Amino acid sequence: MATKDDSNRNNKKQLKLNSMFDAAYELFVTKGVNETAIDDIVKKAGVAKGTFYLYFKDKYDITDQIVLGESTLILKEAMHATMKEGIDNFIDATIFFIDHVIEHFKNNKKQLKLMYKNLSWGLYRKAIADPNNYTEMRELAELVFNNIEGSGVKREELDKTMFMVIELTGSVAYSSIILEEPAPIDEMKPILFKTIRKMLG
Amino acid sequence: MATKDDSNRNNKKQLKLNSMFDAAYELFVTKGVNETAIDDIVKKAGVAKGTFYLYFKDKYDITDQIVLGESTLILKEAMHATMKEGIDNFIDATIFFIDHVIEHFKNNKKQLKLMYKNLSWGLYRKAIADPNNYTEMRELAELVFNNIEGSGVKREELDKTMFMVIELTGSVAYSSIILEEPAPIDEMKPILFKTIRKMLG
Amino acid sequence: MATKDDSNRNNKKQLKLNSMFDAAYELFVTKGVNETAIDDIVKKAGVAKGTFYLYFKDKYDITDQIVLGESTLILKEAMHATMKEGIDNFIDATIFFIDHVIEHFKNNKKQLKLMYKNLSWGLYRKAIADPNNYTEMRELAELVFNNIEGSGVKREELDKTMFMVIELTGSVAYSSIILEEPAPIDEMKPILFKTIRKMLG
Amino acid sequence: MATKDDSNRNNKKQLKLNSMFDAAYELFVTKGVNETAIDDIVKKAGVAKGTFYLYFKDKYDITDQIVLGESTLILKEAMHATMKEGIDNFIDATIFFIDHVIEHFKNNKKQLKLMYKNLSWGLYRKAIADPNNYTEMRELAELVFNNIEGSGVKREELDKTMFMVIELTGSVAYSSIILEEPAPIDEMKPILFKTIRKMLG
DNA sequence: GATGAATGAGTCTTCATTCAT
DNA sequence: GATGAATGAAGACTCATTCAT
Repeated sequence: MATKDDSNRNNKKQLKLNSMFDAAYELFVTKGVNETAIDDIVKKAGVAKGTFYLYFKDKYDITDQIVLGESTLILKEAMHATMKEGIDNFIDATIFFIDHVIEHFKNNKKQLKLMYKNLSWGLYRKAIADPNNYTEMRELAELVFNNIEGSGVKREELDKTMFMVIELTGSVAYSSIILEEPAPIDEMKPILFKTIRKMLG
Repeated sequence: MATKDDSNRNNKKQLKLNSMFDAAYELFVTKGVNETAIDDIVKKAGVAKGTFYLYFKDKYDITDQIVLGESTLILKEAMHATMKEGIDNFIDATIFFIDHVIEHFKNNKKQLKLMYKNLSWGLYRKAIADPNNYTEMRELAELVFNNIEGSGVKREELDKTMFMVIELTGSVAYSSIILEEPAPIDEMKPILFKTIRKMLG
Repeated sequence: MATKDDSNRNNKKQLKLNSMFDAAYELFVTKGVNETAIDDIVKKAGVAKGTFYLYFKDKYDITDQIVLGESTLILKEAMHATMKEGIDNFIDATIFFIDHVIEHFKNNKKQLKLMYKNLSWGLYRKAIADPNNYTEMRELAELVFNNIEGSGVKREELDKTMFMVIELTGSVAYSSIILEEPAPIDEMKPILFKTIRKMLG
Repeated sequence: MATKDDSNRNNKKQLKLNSMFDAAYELFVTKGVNETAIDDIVKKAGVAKGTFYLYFKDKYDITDQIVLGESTLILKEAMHATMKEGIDNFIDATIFFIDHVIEHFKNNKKQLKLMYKNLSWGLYRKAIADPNNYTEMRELAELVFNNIEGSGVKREELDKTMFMVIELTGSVAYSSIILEEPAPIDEMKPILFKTIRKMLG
């Protein structure tokens, strides 16, 4: 049985962990990952340096965890919104989903920067490999996008096409939101969506 | 009038410069930019450390120059090849051009890595701003791609669409050549090209 | 009277202690003392870090205890073997004894390394100071080597000479077994024994 | 041609180097190698930390150089003294030589500690491998000890026996000078020398 | 007795940049 | 212009030890 002592201790533990996550996130987003020293993180979090190494292998460990966690949140949120919308067409649902994510990043430019520079497919592959994790996400994805019929793309090409859709969206979102290049995101969106429709149509 | 001494001096200067460029390129490509110290560069180039700072502001200065120079070379080459092909249809020409670049990087994976991580639109913007520079490139581009009629995209949307084509190509090339994700480049190419045709059609 | 609870507790205590000894010995022998952190020991032993400090002052405390314990075992064993041999000549007995120890270390190179680097006369002095301890060993030594007549060395010089014999044996064994320097132990042995005979003769 | 500038610079370089050697030696001898941080060395030497790494790979690099350098000095000195003595008998010369070294260490206990803990045959092997180095030493050794006839040891066993003599001397010197164990060096010497005579006789 | 989270001083190492020559 | 010795701030990481529970 878990005693009151144990739970107290675990609470404290979680508190420390959270304060490190928060501090790191804040710093990564404002100064960038490379410009953030572990010293900065622990000072901001109010813990000792050793504590950091108690929980993380190095800076890239905490970076990965943060990026993965945040991106999961964003994706889940977008899926929930898409589901709630009750769109029964695959392409429309995809566009709605993408729009939702883009809108999120329009309001979180710094976060976008962090995600874009530090999120890799490899990271996702590793995360998904753990079956305990990500069951909810997989279930969600199935619910939202299972209606494959809506796409004109052949089944065997759909995965690769979806990969391209995602990569394209990422590139365009990053470039237009962060650099306003070649145009601000709101000018890019219609063309992006038109393109995506063509890709999936 | 330039004296013989002057030209000797200039030759020597150019020699030093070149040896630094060569050394840096070699190191960047093998070890990566971040893992290369300026010390490594000057040692390999056979010049003194101070000499580096005579010619470059810092490591990112020389990185930019190298990346820009190499990418210009690659693009020019691809344009020449496309021109020589004498394709009179815009989409076909674009596809041929892209294929040429992809093939180049298939044989130069390490270079692709370097370019992808260090080439930014900002860099190009700065470079193109100098009118002396890049006249040849602009002329080439005009010769190769001036036949806009071939595209079904509206004139006012063409720039943005081309931007997307380039971004998509970059993403897919990098991912499939370097990481073989989601599939090796040769499996991705047909779908990529089909997609580009849709985008421009 | 010792209750059953007491003995249970003592058993548990002894178990923890043993697992720490075993873990430390294993690690010292494979990685070396300096390269072994207390963290390694407790993890391997399956006890908490605090527990270590309940039983040992620091790493050198457990090192000393291990080294002393192991060396005592080895010496006792060699004495028993020598006794069993029933050699009635002091020099022959000594040589037999030394040979036994050398053979042991030939088969336990890593242990030899640990012992040689961490066994000091000071350690022995401290241990022997406790009269409770080492009575068995003293008795054994007397039984085995009491027949002093066999040596040509003057009584008052014998202790010092024996000290030299031991030091020489240690040096030579370590060097020739671990480093094969200046020659492998089997080449060194005849000369070592001839030398020892000269020293004691 | 070396300019005045060059030599000035080299002088300064040598000055820094020497101050590091001196500082390190002083600290190693007083606090021990393990207890000396590189920080201590550079602070004492009055140079920047980077300067240390300009000249040495790590602490063990400078340790090796110091130990090797000092030991070479001591040996050369002892050889010169032995030569000057004009002893024509191998054993007598050896004893004289060893006595000289022991006397040196009697007056430099801390140095003995440093040497004993950090001098290894491996170190010597590496140093002697460089032919430029150590020619003087080899020549000296030949001059001093070439008269092999004085020894009763068979030629093929002499090397190994000399190795033992050296190891024994080292062990006894260290133990009796530093720990006065089993007796002070002056009590040990006659017996040590008698033993060495037996070994070589 | 036992635990293990937390500590933070200590240590090594790198490297961009300067500047006297 | 060229050199390269010197710098020292900056950063990563370790680990013996403590102590509240």
